[in-house]
Parts: sequence; structure tokens; C-alpha cells
Amino acid sequence: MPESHPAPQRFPVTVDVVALTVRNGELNVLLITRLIEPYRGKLALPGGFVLAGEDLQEAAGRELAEETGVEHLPGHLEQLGSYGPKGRDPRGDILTVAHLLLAPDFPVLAAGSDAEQAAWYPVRDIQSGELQLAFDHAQILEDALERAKSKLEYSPLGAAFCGEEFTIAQLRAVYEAVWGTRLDPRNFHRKATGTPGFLEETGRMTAGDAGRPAALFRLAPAARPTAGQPTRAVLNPPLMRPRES
Amino acid sequence: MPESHPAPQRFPVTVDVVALTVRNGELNVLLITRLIEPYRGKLALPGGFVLAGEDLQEAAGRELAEETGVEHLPGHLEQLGSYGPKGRDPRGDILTVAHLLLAPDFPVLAAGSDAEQAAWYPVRDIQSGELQLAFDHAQILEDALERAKSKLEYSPLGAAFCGEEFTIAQLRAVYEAVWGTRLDPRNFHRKATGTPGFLEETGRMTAGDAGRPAALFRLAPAARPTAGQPTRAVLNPPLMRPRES
DNA sequence: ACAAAAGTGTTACACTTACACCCATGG
DNA sequence: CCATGGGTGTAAGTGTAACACTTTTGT
Repeated sequence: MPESHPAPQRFPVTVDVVALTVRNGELNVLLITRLIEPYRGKLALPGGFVLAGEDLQEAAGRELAEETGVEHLPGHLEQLGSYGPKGRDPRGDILTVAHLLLAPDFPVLAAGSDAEQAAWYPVRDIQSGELQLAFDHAQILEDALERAKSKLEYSPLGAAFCGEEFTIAQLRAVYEAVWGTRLDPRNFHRKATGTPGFLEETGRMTAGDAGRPAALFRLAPAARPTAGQPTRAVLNPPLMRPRES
Repeated sequence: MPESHPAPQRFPVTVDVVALTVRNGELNVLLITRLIEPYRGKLALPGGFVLAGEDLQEAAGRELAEETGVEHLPGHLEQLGSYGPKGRDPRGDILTVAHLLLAPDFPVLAAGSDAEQAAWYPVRDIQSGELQLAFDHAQILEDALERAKSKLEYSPLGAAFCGEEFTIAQLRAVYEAVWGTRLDPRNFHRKATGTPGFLEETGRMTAGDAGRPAALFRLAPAARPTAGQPTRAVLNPPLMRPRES
């Protein structure tokens, strides 16, 4: 740390959130349409300035709540990394700390007419170039996807995309959407249920769907995030994502 | 990002560097002795304020160069994560972006009398509580160690601790020091040399040491960091660290 | 000759993969 | 009864763990 006789440079600091969810078997990301310059009318990650007396995670949660209208966010929030401050915003040097939210599909509330409207967009549409993002947000999204993919291998956080209770098939759909691969349902079932400290049977079953009813599971206590201490539980051996050729 | 009619809060931003190396088979970290308040006389991570027009990595490299007297840093530098800004510095809200340097053992030059003197300290001495760190630097160090441990599993970055050319035994010593475990020399040898895209034989051998001479290796081209693009090469399957019971 | 460290072979076991097969429900 | 998806069994293949053994140097 510093010897700071000349007063140190100060920077505006923003938090941006890459909120991911799985809808209809497809990975989606939460984006807002910007109402002001720069990049007015363009899509961007939700986020905003960190306020005095706030911590980063706190600010990320607040911004996300403001822009979705959802008070208590479901899912798992973690820091992704920091970008800048040089040359990423036409208004000047702004540092941003990107965050990653892995969440079950939750409905976004309509904002008032003067607020930025958040909505889910398929990740594929950004990657294909069909939709473009403001600032360096495409890069941040890429990094977030890479992080999400490896998180699923080594941690129980795939379940963060599901609700409290879920079937193995729902969990598998998460892995398939995030990794962009197909997985053998039978082997996945064995691996997921057989990994100690990952899943716990609820005793309840699904009903009404086609086919045989499925058992409902929840995260095992060891894998659940506790207050303050986000889960450091690890899947060992990892759930392996198929090799990219 | 923001709608910012009220001018956004600005924060001082520092970079801190957890520089790790292996000396005598033991993991060491580079620390400075603080010459000014707060925490005057205490040990801390090297670092300092980000200047206008600087990027984070750039600032981290500059600070480290200033505090070690070493112009061109060897090894691998990456971002670790950001901490704060709330309540981590008695002078006020300061955001810090921590970085991780994995480097071969390099000599630290003596600083002038008014500069902060950097030196290597065994990580064990901090973990045991024998040495204490200023600010939240103990936490940052913990996070850095965790990151370093997993980097060694999935990336070829163990070699960042070695020089250009190294023997398998030297590389193994890195893994043992970082993971704090013993590894079977024979299985490690097979795994390291057998992993495609990791190591490349130089054709040269050691001489003068006890025992049979060892072949010298370097990182394979695929695993070497190229300008701008830090290596994303991956060991698949990973080099596995022994399970913690 | 002996110690020390490098490097190879071999066997047992763990885990993954692929796929045959049975189970339980809705239509 | 059949389609649909849930779930179990099993055998081949791949990789790890443990360790006996050979090779090549310094003393």
C-alpha cells in the first residue's frame, strides 16, 4: 500500500452483474436497455455506481434489485473480476467490478417509464452477434460464461439455477445449457446422486408430467451456502464436462 | 450501468500484489515493511494507488517494480479479486484490486532509506500467526493461496515458478510446496511428461548434482503465455492434488 | 561398491462411457 | 397397450496410486 503525500487519484466505481439463468433449456442473461447516453438504446449489463459506505457485493445486489424490481434475489452471487479503469467508458476512466449471479428463472418486474427495463435474453443471441452489448460488456459476458462453466464442474452451484427442490433431469438441463453439450441421462443421474455431499433426497416426487415420476432433491447441507460464508464445498472428483475436441 | 445525474461517488483505488515463489522447497510471499501510518512498521503486501490513465495490471506491475527494484518481472501476473471499499482502511473507503504473481525466485534489490523494503517471507510464518499482516492482507493472502493451488491443477502455470528450463523434480517441488503435500516422484514424472501440450524436452541435461542427471524441459509452445493473451491452456485431465481427508 | 536421484514397468483399483434393460406413469 | 421419461446393471476403456525395479551419476 501507498505512501500518499500527493492526494491519490480517485475513480468512479461501478458494479455490473452478469445474471444467468436457464429458460426452456437455454442459457439466458439479464440485460437492460440503456435510456441515457452513452450507448442510449443499446443493451447492457445491469449495474451502477457504488455508493459511499457500500461494499461491492452489497452494491451489486442493490443495483440488481432496483433494475429488476425483485427484492430478495434468488441464487448465488459472486465476484467475477474488475475491468478498467482505462478506456472502457467514453465519459472517462471508470472502474467496474463485474459480478456473476447464477439464479433460477425469476420474473422481472416492469420498471416505470423512466427506469431501465431489464429482461432475459438468450446468451446465444449475443454470441452470434445478433445482439450487441454496450461498453466492454461482451467481454465481461464471455468471462462470466467461462467462469460459470468451470463452476459447474467443481462446485455444487449448478443447483443455484434450480429452485429449492428439483429433479435430476432439471439439474442435468442446467449442465447441458451452460456447457452447451448433451449428457447421458443415466450416467448423469448416477454421478449426481452418487457424489457425496452434493444432493439430498427430499422423499417427494414429481407428478403430472409424462413418464415415470422423478424423485425431488435438494442441496445437501454441506453444499448449501451459509450466511456470510458462500459455499466452498467442492465436488471431488469433479463432474466432468466433455472434452472440447 | 448508471443513470448518474448526481455526480457519482469516487474512490481511491489501490492494487496489491501477492507475489509467490518457491525457495528451498517452501512457498514464500513478497512483503514490504510499512514506513508510514497506518500500520507503520508492520508487514503488508506490496502495492499502491492506481494512477490516472493506468490499467489495473499495469499499475500492479509498476508498483511491484518500484518496490523490488526489479525492472522486468518474471513469472505470471493475473488479477485475483477486489476488496472493499468499506471498512478495510482506517483512512477511509479505499477499493483494492488484488493480483497474484507466480514467479521464479528472484532477488529483491535493496531500497533507498526512504522507500519500503520488500523481502521474501515464508507463507507458513504468516499462517502460523508468527507474522501478522496489515489491513485485510491476511485474507487476501489466503484467497491467493487457494487460487494458486487450483491454478496448478488445471493450468500449466506451475512452470511459472521455474525458470526457462527446469527438471521434472524442480517442477514437482513447486507442486509440493504450493499444495503442501508429497507427491510420488515416479507418477508425477509420468503425468507431467505424458500430458500433451504441457512440457517440451530441451535435449539438455543437468550435471554435477547427486544422482542420475535429469533431463531439462521447458513449457510447450501451446502452454506459453503469448503477448497480450495470457495462457488459457488447460491440463485435461488435471494434475490432481491429493484429496484432503 | 554404495548412495542418491532419474526414469520405466506393472498391477490393482477408481472412475467414465456406452448402452441394454427394467420401472412407473399418462394417454 | 404404447410412448415417455426415470432409474439400475454391466462391461470396456482410461487414468490414478502404489511400488518393484532399472539406469546413471557422484563419492
